[in-house]
Amino acid sequence: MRTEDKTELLPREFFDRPSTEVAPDLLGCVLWYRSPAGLVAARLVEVEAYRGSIDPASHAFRGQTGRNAVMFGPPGHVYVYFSYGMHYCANLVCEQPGTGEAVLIRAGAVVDGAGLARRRRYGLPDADGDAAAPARNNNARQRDRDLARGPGRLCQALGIDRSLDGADVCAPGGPLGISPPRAFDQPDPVAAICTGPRVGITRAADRPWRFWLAGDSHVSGYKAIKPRGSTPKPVAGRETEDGTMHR
DNA sequence: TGCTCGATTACCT
DNA sequence: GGTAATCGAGCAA
Repeated sequence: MRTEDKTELLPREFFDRPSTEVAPDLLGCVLWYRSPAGLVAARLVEVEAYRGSIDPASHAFRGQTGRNAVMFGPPGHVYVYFSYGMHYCANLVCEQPGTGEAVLIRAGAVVDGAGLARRRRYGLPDADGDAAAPARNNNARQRDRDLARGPGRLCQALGIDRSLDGADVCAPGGPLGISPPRAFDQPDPVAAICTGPRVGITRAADRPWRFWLAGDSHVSGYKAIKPRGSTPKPVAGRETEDGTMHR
């Protein structure tokens, strides 16, 4: 029996809420993608809510375009965009069509298909343990922690790219899905959810719409945005000393 | 049409 | 801790 056949999916109603409500509820859930190469699944440990037309940091803030059209569609679909010329980032669309709300998947812990994920991320042979290459395994523990630590890394580990833009995670039998923690025998995350400012944005950077599992080593580190170019502006309150995690 | 910058990451010092 | 890589979206002219 294939994994998605036996795996319970989150219902579409789950996503038919404001992204700030959906985001913390996604922690501990398992996002999985079965590509032709195989299945990789990751337990979500860090997410960010983007509130569409009322959120200056959201891609949807300026209205619908060709790139972000999926964000304005029905909930339960995936919006995938290309970032910094080299990374893909995945969002789950929330709320009613037209609102542009979404939750960015920032980090996860690979719970299934780790061999394939390692191959995608590091080009390593598909062998758990890989005893024939001790030199490569010196940092194996950190490497496994970093498999899906960060939005670009998570997409790379799962094999998610723009071809999946618009995919429905609520459709039974589809290649992409998201399941409640119990479907993958994952621990209940309810007791330890933290919130703080979102990562790497310049607008609305103060809104505490980032959610993560406290103490989880797979959470990506917080980085305040840095000015680009050769003429950095004088620093004036860009940093956040707000108790977010520093690892 | 051309320019700027970004919901990032890996690598170098 | 600093920065290069890399390219598409969005904006200005």
